[in-house]
Amino acid sequence: MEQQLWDADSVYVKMFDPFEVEPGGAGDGKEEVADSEDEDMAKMAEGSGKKMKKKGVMNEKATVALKNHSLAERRRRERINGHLATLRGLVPAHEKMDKATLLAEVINQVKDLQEHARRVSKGLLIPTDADELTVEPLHDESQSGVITFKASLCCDFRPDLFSDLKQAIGSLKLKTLRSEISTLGERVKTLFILSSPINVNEGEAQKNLANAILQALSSVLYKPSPLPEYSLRTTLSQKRFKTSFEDYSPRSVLSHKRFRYPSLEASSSST
DNA sequence: CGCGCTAGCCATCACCGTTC
DNA sequence: GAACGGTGATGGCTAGCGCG
Repeated sequence: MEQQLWDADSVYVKMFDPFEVEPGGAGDGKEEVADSEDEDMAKMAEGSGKKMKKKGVMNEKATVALKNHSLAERRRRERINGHLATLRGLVPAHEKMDKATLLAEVINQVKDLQEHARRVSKGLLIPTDADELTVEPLHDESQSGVITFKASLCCDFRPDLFSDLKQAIGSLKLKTLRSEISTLGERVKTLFILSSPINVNEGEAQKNLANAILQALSSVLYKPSPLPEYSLRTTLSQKRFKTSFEDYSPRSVLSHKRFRYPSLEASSSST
């Protein structure tokens, strides 16, 4: 195969098929017809070609190299196209979508899925990596005169966790309206909706109750497990925890309390 | 450290199908 | 049939690696 064309600099060059018995012309397409066809062929595959000894051998080696290169490039294209075909199968419709449009479509869909996942996970009770204890008042208009709290606790699982929680909640003399538990690996997150059975004024009483809940649940959170393997994990998780009481009342300034608790050693010695 | 080899990326070209 | 866009093939280049 031999073709004639004009390159970018309007210099007449030849294109040739390297696999033909009689190759000819420049390989890089940027210079005029080479003086020696064999020499140029070898240069194409061997770079500078300074150490050419036997032109015939080099010619053969160059041909083999070119073949290998062509095969490798073909395999590369097949890999790329294979993955693109897989992507095409994941994108609804559009069989005739070109590569660029396909990639753009995939990007859009991945973004949509990420946003969707974010929205969905927002409403779920999913344990996080950090120990967390939150108490916040709920303002239910249908239950006037009753103070309601939402308390959530996130920590490592341990065998006596739920009995401790039951005991702690029970000690508060509050009514449990709802409770949810979710686990993820060895992490546990619990959610309690608690209400005070007695009719008290909001304000100071509300803060006192919230503090009582916070204290009760934190005693559960920082209680060391009698089992060594769970105790070790509890010790490690001490490094990352967050406790807070949040008052979302529109009437009051946000009261956000976040404090560190005594070390495990201190709490162990006190119990 | 220089050299040779290999794999992979990239630019360019040719070919093919579609559109007007 | 010319223009255009998409795609495969090809050659150049280079980073990385092993070897003497």
